[in-house]
Amino acid sequence: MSTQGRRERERAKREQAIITAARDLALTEGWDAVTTRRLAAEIEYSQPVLYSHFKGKDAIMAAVAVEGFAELATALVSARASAADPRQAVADVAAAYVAFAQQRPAIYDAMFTLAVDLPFASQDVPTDLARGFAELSETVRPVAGDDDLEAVTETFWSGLHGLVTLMRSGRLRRADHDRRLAVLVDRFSR
Amino acid sequence: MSTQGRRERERAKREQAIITAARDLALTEGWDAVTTRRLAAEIEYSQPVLYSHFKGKDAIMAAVAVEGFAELATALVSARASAADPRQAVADVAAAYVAFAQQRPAIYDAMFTLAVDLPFASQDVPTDLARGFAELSETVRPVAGDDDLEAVTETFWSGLHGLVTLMRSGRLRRADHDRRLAVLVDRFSR
DNA sequence: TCCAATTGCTAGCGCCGCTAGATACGCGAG
DNA sequence: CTCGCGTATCTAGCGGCGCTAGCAATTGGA
Repeated sequence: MSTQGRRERERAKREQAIITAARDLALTEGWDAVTTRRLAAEIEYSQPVLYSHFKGKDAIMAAVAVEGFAELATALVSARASAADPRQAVADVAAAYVAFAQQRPAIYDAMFTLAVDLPFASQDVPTDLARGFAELSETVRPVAGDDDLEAVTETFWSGLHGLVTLMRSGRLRRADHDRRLAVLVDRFSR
Repeated sequence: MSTQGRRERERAKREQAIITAARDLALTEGWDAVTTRRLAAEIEYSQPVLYSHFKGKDAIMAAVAVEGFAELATALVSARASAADPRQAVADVAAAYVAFAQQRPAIYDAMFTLAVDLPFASQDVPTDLARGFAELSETVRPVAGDDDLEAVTETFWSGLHGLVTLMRSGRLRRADHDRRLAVLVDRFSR
């Protein structure tokens, strides 16, 4: 049945269209603007079609988040690869992390703030998330000292996450961002 | 006119009742359960009454957050006051901060994650928020070294905030929390 | 050619935050 | 003491949300 194959391909294409539409809409107008009606209009299908692809709106957001994990991991890999030395790697990877969060705030939110029910213990989410975490881990390893590597990595990550979220919600003045980032990098790489 | 005074007192009382109802409901059932209809039922008034006290639901959440700032500041002050030495103070204040966030997650969210439009530049919010920040600052001062005190404080704060939020959204395993907190404290107090 | 299953649609449910317009109440003047 | 007015509060409803039941059209196999 070649027709069935075509059907499945078209279906997959439509599913990607939903994710892309959600992503674009979130990036340009924020997640509040991403409603099922609006998404349906965007892909030129009726609202219930969305529910034949995803369990609900949360699942759509989760799909956007999954794409985000892949992007972030790639950005971190490339940042570490081009760093001159271990200490510089920490600084570069931190900068890449923050840059990602600032350039795609809506996607960062979907990844780490909203969509709590992400399948963290199944399928492909762990793949890219773990890739990103592993990259962070390898970056931190040379400067971790005697401390447990995983704990240091997670704590460093938390520092980055805190800087990003507090700044974006207006709790930290944007102007001093570089100085704070420098402090964090310094405290974790000496 | 004594009657007018009584009226105003009753009005203030009702306003406090709204805030308390919102706070309690958020703590026990989460912010999703805090709807204007539910709040109105709780205080035994009709829905529009809420809007004669607050501009909207966000403003009610902001009021809850303001109370939270006061509580948090008090907790931090008491933690630092009872610490034996500067290094211990850092650990104790950090523990108090995290404990507050874990014991009142909904309020912590209102303070630092939701309700972005808090009047950070007016009235009494800065008072208690600044009190908390100042306490954090004084705690960090003895161990800040040559770095800019404000930057170090903000970065340390970000670390705490990141630990709290990532753990609460399931991104960090709860089991290793103490170890991560120890790493953070250590990196900021040596 | 006809049937059955799949696919997508229209319509609507119960909820949300918020508001317009009507009503009941209480104070001050005559 | 009564009356009129301003205020306080209510009922009812608007538009929009996520989601779903149930119908219509299309399609592939017997």
